[in-house]
Amino acid sequence: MSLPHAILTALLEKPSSGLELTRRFDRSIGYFWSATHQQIYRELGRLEADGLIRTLPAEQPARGQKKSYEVLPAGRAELARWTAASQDPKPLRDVLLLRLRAAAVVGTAGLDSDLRRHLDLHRRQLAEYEAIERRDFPPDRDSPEDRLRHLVLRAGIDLETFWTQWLTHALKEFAELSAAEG
Amino acid sequence: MSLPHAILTALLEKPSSGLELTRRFDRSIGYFWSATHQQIYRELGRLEADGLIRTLPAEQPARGQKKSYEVLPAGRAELARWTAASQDPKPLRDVLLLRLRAAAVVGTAGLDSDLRRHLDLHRRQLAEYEAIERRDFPPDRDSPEDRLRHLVLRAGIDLETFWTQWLTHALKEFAELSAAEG
DNA sequence: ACGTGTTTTGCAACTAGTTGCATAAACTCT
DNA sequence: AGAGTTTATGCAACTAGTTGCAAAACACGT
Repeated sequence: MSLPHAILTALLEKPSSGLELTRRFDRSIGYFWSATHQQIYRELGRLEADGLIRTLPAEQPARGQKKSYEVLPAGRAELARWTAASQDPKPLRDVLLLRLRAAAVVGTAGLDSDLRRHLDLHRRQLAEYEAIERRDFPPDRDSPEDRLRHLVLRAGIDLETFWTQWLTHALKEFAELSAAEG
Repeated sequence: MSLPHAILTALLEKPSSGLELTRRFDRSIGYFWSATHQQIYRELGRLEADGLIRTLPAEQPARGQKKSYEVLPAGRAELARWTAASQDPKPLRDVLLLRLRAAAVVGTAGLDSDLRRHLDLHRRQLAEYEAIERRDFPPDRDSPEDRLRHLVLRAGIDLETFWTQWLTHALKEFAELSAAEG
């Protein structure tokens, strides 16, 4: 149950319409909590029904017509409560690792091209994060908010770094294994 | 759609009953693809209906009575197909990072005790993985299967290492932030 | 004013995972 | 033999995320 809180966070940073939120979920917030526009609209409806957000008064609501939302005090309170509440980390769930484990049983045929593709994707993502870091977090800016956001970005950078290194290592192992077979 | 393939892998490693599978999902396989016993039983039923596995002939099936499964050739073929098929990596989805981002807006009050708790959990998991590595992967053993399985375990170790380091860093930031406030 | 494409919103159906509970057999203790 | 516990299997309802599709408004050229 995190999507509503992701939306509340995004709306507190800046009141937005569904489409604007969707765009922002494709960049910043979506880097660690992705959501489709369908999810977002559905959730906006629920949040409004629950009295946590409201449409900005300026516009009349109609289908196909831009409608912006802002967070109500109850929404901010709920987000603060959720943020502070203890939550267990979710166990890792990764298809690629599963495929490797399966490959130990049924063979590695055809796997390494996809490994290479993943390596490429992770390298791109890493480059994107690093560009954001250079752009948004120059050494001088360090308000508390900036430091927290930088910390989150840092996690993204380190995770992508891990994947690129691990995939590089995996590909090397693959090369050695197939060389050994002949 | 990875649970059936996780089960096929586990059953190829060793034919098992639902409960035995559940136990193994709590250890090895479950470290990167967790599943409850309910999920497993449901999926075993589907796999059998699809002709990918069958109950070992020895035992007659009855509720509350042990029933072991083995993989049929069609199941092995399906697993090989799935392993080789290209799949996109899933975008990261992490509640803790989201909470940190929210904290940048609503404040960090109450968060750091949970950060400490997570750090502890990740340290334990790391220690567990390292113990498995010492036990199951001594330097001499390196059949192709062992090397692949070791690679997977290595990913687990490196990920847990990342989290412990990142959380340690995050806690330091928190300390500095609250010191700055007074 | 009219068709065509784009923006913005949204519903409905589907898939996968989670939670709660049930039922039967087997074992254990008296 | 009977009561209570553990083992093993499983159904049903719920929750969250995904996929497919479409309607209403708007924008633009003709």
